[in-house]
Amino acid sequence: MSLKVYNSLTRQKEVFQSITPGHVGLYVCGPTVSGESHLGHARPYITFDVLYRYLNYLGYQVRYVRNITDAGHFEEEGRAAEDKVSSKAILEKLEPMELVQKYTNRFHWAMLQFNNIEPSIEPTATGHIVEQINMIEQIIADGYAYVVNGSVYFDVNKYHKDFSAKGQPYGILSGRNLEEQLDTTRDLEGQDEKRNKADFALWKQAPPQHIMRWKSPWGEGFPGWHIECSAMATKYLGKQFDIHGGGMDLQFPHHECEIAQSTVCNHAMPARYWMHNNMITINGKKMGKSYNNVIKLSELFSGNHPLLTQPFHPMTIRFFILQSHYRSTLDFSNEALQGSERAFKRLWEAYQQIPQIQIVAETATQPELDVQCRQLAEVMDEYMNDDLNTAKVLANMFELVPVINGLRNKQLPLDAISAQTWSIVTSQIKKFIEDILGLKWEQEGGDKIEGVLQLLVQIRQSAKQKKDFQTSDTIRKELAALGILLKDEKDGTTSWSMD
RNA sequence: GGUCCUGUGGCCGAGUGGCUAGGCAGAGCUCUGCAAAAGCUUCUACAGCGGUUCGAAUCCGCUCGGGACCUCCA
Repeated sequence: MSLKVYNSLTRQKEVFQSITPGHVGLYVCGPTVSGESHLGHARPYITFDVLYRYLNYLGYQVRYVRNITDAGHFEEEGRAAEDKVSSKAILEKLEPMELVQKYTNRFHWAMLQFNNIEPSIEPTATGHIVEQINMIEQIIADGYAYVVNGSVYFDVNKYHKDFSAKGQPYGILSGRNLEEQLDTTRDLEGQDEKRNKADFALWKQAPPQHIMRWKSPWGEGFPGWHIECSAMATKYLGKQFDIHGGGMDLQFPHHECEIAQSTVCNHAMPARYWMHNNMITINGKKMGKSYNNVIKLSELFSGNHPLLTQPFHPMTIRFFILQSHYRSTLDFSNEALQGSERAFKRLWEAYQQIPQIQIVAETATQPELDVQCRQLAEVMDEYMNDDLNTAKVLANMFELVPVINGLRNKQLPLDAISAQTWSIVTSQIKKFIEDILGLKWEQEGGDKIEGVLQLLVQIRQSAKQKKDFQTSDTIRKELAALGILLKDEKDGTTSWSMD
């Protein structure tokens, strides 16, 4: 069975076939680094990280490009707009690159916390002004853009007319009808410069107070909203590449505009597969800046938010996200996250037990269980192939958890399943947990703490032997207060886990 | 108003025309010096009303509810 992905362009699941055998070009819309990332931002980057990991696992060599949008209408919270034009000293003024650097750093830090693999190329919009200008010039030369007062607009009507005939009308991705669009588009600033309401800016003339500006053939200004992705995707992945990903809210207008621009320049639909993740919601409503309901990642990690009763580990959030399908909305709540925290802990602790379990039986004494385990493990690949159904993969893992724990705690005989099955089960679990789903759990402390704990466990052990339960219970209780749980195992040993 | 998605048990969530999803929470039991953990068992479902079908939570229609996009947005 081969990988199938849901293609937003065709609105159906399709078998994935790369343009160049063995290679995949993947472009994912990255963050706008004018502010701190929130929980909603975590979803696409985790989703496409899993896609990237899975494609790698399938043997593809993937070039994963994820941009940083660092050009635009930036302001820092709390800083007045007058900053930009005032005669303040340079160090007192808002320096756009400083702002952008700050949030880029934070974004990278968050990605690291989530155990997301870095993209192959992470191009910035400001680093590709030249490419964007070139692209705009080409669009103008081809007659699909016009210049007004130092700004350049894309002529959507002309594009729509010409390319509908070629099977690529404007609206092909989002299923929109341009004719209907015209009346429903809201009034925006600078609307009167456009020939048509549906037209969009490729280049905007910078008003005097605009702090980010570059010289261009049309005067000083800054690139439009959509051109950076077209320019950078073309530069690093070619005129047509395999997969373009991003949040569903980018489908229109962002990706639609990208398609139009790139198609004019490159004479090809830029990406063959368009994949969109759904939104994270709070109380059923999309989490978003304009809804005023965001929970920043830093707040999630620290627990410092009115809706949170505790901090949440990045891996809890990753697990939470992977427990649902990426194309469904995912409703956030403190309670749901607590559930994920406990679930992930149980999964991880079972996973940690695997090396302690030695199975040598050639034949299983419980053949039904044996077959069941094998199937649960083997079918995980099929679930991933079915449009990345991480929820089902995890469900199967949880069906295997009682088997692992049962073997470890002697509630199941060690020969219940065969060594061969055990090997399949354990290698599948390891492969999926670590390599594909990218889950991990690092215990803090290091060697020294480990040594101290071992000593305490030994002292407690001998106290227990002398039936000095007061001492043994005190040790356990005090450690528990520090967030370290001691567990007396069936075989007489004591294990511990930290929160 | 236009386009589209969605409504699953206390909560979060998969899912397919016929077979227990799974997790968290709850209940009982086993193990245990106690505890924790673990194991076993167990309770709450498919918004409503029609229709298609031998059979539908799963397909169709209607009603009601929720949401997304149409504007920066992951």
